[in-house]
Amino acid sequence: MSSEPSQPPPRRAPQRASLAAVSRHAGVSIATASRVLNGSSHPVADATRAKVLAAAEELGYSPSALARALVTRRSRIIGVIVGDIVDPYFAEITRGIEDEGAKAGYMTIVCNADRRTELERDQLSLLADYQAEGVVFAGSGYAGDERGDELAEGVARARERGIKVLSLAMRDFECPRVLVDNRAVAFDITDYLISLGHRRIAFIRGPEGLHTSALRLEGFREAMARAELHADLVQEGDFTYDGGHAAGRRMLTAAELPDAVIGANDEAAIGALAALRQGGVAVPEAISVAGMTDTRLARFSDMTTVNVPLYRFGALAARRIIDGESEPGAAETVLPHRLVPRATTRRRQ
Amino acid sequence: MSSEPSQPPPRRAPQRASLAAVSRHAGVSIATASRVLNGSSHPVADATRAKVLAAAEELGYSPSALARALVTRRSRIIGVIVGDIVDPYFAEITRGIEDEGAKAGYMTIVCNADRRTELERDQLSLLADYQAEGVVFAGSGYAGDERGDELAEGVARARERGIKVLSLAMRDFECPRVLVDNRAVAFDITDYLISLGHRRIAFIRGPEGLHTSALRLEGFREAMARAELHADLVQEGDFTYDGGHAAGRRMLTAAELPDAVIGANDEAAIGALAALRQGGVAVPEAISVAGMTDTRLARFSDMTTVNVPLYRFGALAARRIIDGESEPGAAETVLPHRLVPRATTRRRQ
DNA sequence: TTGTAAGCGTTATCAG
DNA sequence: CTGATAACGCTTACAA
Repeated sequence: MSSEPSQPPPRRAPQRASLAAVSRHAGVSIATASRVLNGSSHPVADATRAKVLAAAEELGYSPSALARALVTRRSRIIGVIVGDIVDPYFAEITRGIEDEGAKAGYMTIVCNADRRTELERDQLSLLADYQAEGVVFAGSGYAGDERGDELAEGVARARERGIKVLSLAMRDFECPRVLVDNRAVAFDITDYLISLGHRRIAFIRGPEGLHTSALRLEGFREAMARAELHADLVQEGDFTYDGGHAAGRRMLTAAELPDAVIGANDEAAIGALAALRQGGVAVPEAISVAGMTDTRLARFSDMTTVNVPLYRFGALAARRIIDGESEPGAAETVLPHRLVPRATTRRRQ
Repeated sequence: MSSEPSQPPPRRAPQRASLAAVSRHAGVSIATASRVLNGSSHPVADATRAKVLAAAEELGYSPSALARALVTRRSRIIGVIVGDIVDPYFAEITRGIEDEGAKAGYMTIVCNADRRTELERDQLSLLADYQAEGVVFAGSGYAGDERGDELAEGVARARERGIKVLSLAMRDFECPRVLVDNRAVAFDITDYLISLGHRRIAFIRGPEGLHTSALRLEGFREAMARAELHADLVQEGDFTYDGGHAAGRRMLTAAELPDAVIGANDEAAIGALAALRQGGVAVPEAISVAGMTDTRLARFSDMTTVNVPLYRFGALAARRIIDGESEPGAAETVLPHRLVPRATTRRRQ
């Protein structure tokens, strides 16, 4: 033993056991090992099968998803591009995608685009590099977006490469969609408040340019118009708590409080709700407040809102990708929304 | 043109341009093309370089991350295993990981484990199959977990394969950690309430068995003991709004209300807060309420809490993985927490 | 400075 | 039923 080198060999990390290792260990060809280890329908003798299984077990073999994806051209990866994963709106959607994906052995890559179109484009091409089988755009697009063309181009290329692209809101590029009728969402909550006897209804809008903002504002206006009410109490907003809070404070300083306030999303509505209450205004006694989307925030605040099935958005999108549906089919799926009356609204005395 | 076949050829999708295609197009070898297209330091003539670049541009070439990962053994993938991405606790952490990762060109794969150890194990091996460079366990582990050994084994194997494993809370397997001193977190908020003159302080605990729950409960007890107060008002809880709400309701039916209530996390505290207010108890006038973690929920409720730097947890963990630090170094990083007094607590009259 | 060729770990085709 | 072997798209010694 004195002939052994004094330096232990710089042994590399044990690496993962490869298919080659398993086949060697089992005394069969690599092809045979592959056949038993990936539920191939190709016939294999029971005895051989057993040997391979035993070898795989012993070596702790687990196939390389990377290598497999490379050759099969199926990565089992779904990409989702969100504005901000911390926003419960996107988190709910993501959860839907992940759950549905996981059932089918898919991994979900989440990309934050910070609500910026150019980042969405970057994320999309990154996902394409990883050969994602599908990419879900969770957020809405902007009207007259300068970067819109670039994105549309990227989407077109991705699709050419066989990547399924879906969106969960209005988008300026061609692709199947899963969404709600946002105009109807806003119409319904507005109509509900009107039915409660409110006349002067304020609306805190979403970010400038966002399609969803525009649609919801339209829905509000339509409902008001139909009741022959003025839809002139429209406040700036940006879907954030702070934006809603600021809007609420502006209302406090106005000559006259509105009868009711609608936020273009829950977060803005909750911000306004907080501002009003902090300003000494009783909700719902003096003024009603309602939001849209029905995130957990709304529930926690016991706030009236409209339920939008975000989780189902995600789950459905994932399913479409996994099933590999033909692109043109079912271009647009409109899911039902639902009014959720809670404690921040009441009939006007 | 009548000689054209009536059936258009079933042309396959255009596929992505490969390096081979680029090299062919540029009239150079694959190796040369590779060298210019991945910032290799290997010298290449400027003229050649230009040709390759032009070809790549023209063909819209983008390297296959899969193929590259396979050969370099660097996937540029970070995995994060969370209990539930909808929980803002995990969402914040995930955002930190993603932002830091994206800066370095990394993708983040998010896995929901539904807070169950066996799922964590499954997710871990899936991530290993994708050759994730690192895996972050965002949540805490359970004391006396039956599946604990299995997980520990999986972690050990993953590490053998060169995967960096980190955790952001107490865990029963060996790995570097980034966390706060949860005992101190609970101690500090309790101490603060005591300093405000509260004596009968209730504590809504976290889920049974979770290390974080235990540590926070200990911190509460220590602070109470040090002030020679009874720490006997401990309510069941599970880190959820509903759990906190139920605890709040139980307090309402008790003979005497406590002076203050501490939730083992923000969500539970907010649930209790809601229950108390719904029960007609004025907060903070009649009773103080505080939480821990400082998620956005706490801010929206203007609730006193303790800030835990979740985003930094994620960012730091990601950085460690990207930098590929040697495993044993910096076994545990304890980040500072910070008391955040807000509107749900006040000095006892 | 450029090219050849050997992998990385699979799957899949085609003979035996 | 089993086994070579050619891809998949890329990096990287090693040669020239």
